[in-house]
Amino acid sequence: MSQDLSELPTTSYALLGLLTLGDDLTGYELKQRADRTLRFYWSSPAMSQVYSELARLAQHGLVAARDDETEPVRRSRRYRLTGSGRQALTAWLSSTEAEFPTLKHPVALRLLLGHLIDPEQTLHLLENYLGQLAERRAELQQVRDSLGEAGDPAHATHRFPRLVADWGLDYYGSERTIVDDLITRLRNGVT
Amino acid sequence: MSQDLSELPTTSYALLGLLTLGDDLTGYELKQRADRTLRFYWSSPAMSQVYSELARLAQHGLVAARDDETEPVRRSRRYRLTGSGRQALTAWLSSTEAEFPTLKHPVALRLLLGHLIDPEQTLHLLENYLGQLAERRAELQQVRDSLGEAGDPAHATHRFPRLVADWGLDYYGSERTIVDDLITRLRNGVT
DNA sequence: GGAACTCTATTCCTGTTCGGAACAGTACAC
DNA sequence: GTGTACTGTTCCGAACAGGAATAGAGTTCC
Repeated sequence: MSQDLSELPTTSYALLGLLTLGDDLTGYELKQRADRTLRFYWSSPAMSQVYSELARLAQHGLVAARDDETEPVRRSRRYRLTGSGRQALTAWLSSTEAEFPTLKHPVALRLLLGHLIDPEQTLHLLENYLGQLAERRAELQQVRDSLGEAGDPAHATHRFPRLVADWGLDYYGSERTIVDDLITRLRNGVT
Repeated sequence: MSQDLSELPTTSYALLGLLTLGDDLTGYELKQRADRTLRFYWSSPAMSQVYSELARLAQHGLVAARDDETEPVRRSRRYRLTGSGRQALTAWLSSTEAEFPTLKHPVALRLLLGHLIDPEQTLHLLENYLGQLAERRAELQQVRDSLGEAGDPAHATHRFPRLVADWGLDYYGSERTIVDDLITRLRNGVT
């Protein structure tokens, strides 16, 4: 119930967002959901962070914990979004500006230091990256496929996840093209 | 002189890389250099982190500190890369695999939660992002311009920074195209 | 000449975030 | 029935970010 709104980091709201589907999840399940969707646009928070975040959100009354008593021995808590949780989330969405994306690109960083390494190794670096990229893209494509097609009324709720997934796929595609070109430039010895 | 190599986080090596140009810098200057170049591909470390990182690198003998004694009162330390620093950097580059890039995209995150916000606000979000993107791109273009043209022997050392800057520019360009398309899709009400 | 301001330079503190280890129960295969 | 994988949670330490505090040096400008 606390009204400390906008005091929370973005990750808190990302997790709240994952709970807007109405079901109640354990920390473990929430982490899985994050790995499945959030990971592509926002780094999936660490296990430990999911739990500490849930504890804090519960303290603020934005999620409600329910002890799973099916087994008395088994300690397992399920969390669901509360009314004020949903309210805090929409307030955050409409009242704050989105920051510019942050990119940590180890491949670009290494290419930047290309003068320190063997040219062959640089090429290997980029080709290896192309491989990883294809893998990632395939994973995201699977997610995208599960969201149904545009115009399908059965998946109308998936409209925005679909848009974002398409964004991600296009991004991976453009990254592929760019790296392909870089490899060509390097092979041709263009300085 | 310590041989704990590959025990350091990536940021340490990023900073070492910024010192490969041969000059010796203060923490402050190093942060400025990071803001100018590193920022586009790797989040520029916080001021505080630059200093603590330099202290650690000095402890490991990878950089050498020199007290600036021009003014006895003024405390100011300049750091330069040592031989073992350069060695550690090249060893890291050739012995470890590059991880996959990490993206934290607040705009994509908010679009994902589009069902919670007013459609007009979503459009505003994306258009605002286009503006920020254009700014960023212009900043990077300036950096790119300062690196000279391909084939120019005066800027042969800038070859790799140039490649990476072009990568960044292409990335910003593709991001613009994608967001333009998303805006069109949203306006046309395609689900 | 001094007041206000900006820039260089460093340190400290707090909070966020990540990754892994540890622990424990459950389910399934072999 | 024994290993092995999966579910579920907690704790710890390190990495990382951001801002406040401090302080001298240079510039502006009235």
